[in-house]
Amino acid sequence: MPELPFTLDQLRILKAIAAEGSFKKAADLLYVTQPAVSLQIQNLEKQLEITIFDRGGRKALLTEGGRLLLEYCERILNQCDEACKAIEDLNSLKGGTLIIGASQTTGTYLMPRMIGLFRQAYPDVSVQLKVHSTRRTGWSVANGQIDLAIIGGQLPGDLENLLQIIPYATDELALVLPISHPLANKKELLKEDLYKLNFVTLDSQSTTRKVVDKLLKDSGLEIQRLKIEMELNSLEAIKNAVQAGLGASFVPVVSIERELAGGTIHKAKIADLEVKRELKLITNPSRYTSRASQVFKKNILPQFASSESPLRKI
Amino acid sequence: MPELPFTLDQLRILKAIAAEGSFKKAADLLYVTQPAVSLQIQNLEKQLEITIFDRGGRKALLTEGGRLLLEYCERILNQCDEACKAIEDLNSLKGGTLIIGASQTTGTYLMPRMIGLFRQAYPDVSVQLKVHSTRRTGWSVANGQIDLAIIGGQLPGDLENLLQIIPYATDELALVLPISHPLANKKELLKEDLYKLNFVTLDSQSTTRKVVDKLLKDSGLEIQRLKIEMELNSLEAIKNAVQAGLGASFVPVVSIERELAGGTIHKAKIADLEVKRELKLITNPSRYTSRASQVFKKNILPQFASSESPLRKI
DNA sequence: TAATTTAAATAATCTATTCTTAACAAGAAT
DNA sequence: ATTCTTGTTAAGAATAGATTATTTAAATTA
Repeated sequence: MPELPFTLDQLRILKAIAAEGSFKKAADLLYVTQPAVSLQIQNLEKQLEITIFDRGGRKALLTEGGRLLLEYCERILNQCDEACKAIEDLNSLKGGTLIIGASQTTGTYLMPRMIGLFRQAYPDVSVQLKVHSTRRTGWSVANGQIDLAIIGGQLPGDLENLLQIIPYATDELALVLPISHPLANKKELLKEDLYKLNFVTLDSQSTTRKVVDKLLKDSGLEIQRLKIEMELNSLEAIKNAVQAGLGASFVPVVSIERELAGGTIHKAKIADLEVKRELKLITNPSRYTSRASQVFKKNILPQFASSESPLRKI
Repeated sequence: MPELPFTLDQLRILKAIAAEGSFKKAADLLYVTQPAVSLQIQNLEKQLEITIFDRGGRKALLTEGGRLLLEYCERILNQCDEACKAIEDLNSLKGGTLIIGASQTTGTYLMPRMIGLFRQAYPDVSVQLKVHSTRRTGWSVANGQIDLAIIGGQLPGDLENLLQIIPYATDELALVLPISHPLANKKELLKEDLYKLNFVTLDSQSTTRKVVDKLLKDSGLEIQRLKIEMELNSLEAIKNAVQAGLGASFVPVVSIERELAGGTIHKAKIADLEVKRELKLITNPSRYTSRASQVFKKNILPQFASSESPLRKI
């Protein structure tokens, strides 16, 4: 190894002697014997080819070269201390960044609450929320751009082997109707009733839309017979459309808590149909897991997990 | 020794891996084996309780903590490099300061030329000239505020033992007369003639004045019989007074080179009297001698030293 | 999928630093 | 003078760090 002309220990000794004005006192300060101090300074002087201290006199005094070196020495040691503190802060979550991925729905209705909880506990960790498609989120977790993510859709096959996928919660997709709708009075609907409705849906690229279509088809419905009034690209827009009486829709229950409480929208029950999907937590097991990520997974996520999730069973 | 959490070598390794993206390449770069690199990074990670690199993948990638540490690492190593460069500059006289002491006369007439010569050779060394009394100059050399000095007077006894005193040059104190003065025509004067003159002298605290008085007294003259027209506090003022015909004076020959060349002042020869003093180089042998000081003593001073000075006999 | 290649981790040994103790030298204080 | 303090020197001991050789794991290739 091409040698450095000094070590941090030598700098520490230099600083101590300069501060104390004595080799002996510096040695006591650093809990070493005095010859050790002498030797290190001698090595330093040999390496740098300068005299650092004027011994002899009552006090060990710095020479010009010594003063010059001391200046750098203090700067270097300060930087070292700062580095230590920064790392400690990171370890104790007094710093650092947590990057979370989510789908549109989870990102809009679930994550804000979770992140709020986390930031309350660790206000010094900055959190970034990245809302993308399931596929893109998956890739981001795979290559480390995202620490962890909650997704509702299906991952591409190759990613499924690469990532750790943990069932997290059940997201019920509720059929909502305008409160004025005739069918809103019925206690329970049947699948058949869906053919009588006009639907307002997310556009067909959306994960949620695809999931709903698949679930309906799997339950035996002929989805091409469902009448689609219009396709919108945000859940909020859909909720507004439904409330305005323009049609019905399947939307995640988490997204309509306020509307249900306020009675501005009707959630219908279908006797012979349950439309729900599994939300999954995905992480990358082959990558370093930051402390912030660990804590989020251990302390925050379980509070919102369904009782069947492994996250609750620890 | 209360341990530091890392060493400069570890930081250098960290930087190399980060730059190369590989433990192996970093090892090659630093001319060590790969296990040495692995071990050092493992120690570093253990000490700091963080993971620094994501191994496993094609490349060794920094974690968040690693990136944080790397930032400090680069700053620290840069400071180290700068320190080395500054020390090297000092050693090669591309920096640093030389502090020279001198009496009024030497400081005015001799030092400017010497310092000029020195600065020509080493333009990056800054030179300070401190003109003080012999006594004060002596003390400054003793306590290290001045690297070396040329003095013409007598040092206090205690300093004579403490300092190294090297005969340096002979400073002739010439009797100067106005060119219009009657005695200026005489080829040679005698001591007796001095009683016929009106003198313009330095005031009595001045070293040069004291030296002249002592030398005259030692040669058998009754100095209280010498007529003193006025006392001034600078040689330049005295020279002007002499040139203006106000009287005669003993002044260092070095101070009247220009006037003699221009024929504006007359230098008299006294057959039975030589007024001269020894200029001495003083240094502090118990103190660190800077490179600049060494070089000044070895290369510059001899050019102006008298042939008897030890400085010329090396 | 198996085989080959490459990189990093691990283990055992050895070397080189860098401590410590002890003896010594030089100044300062008493 | 002698006593105390402080720094240097020298020799032995402890430790850290490097090396070689081997193993493990991932990635490329056939």
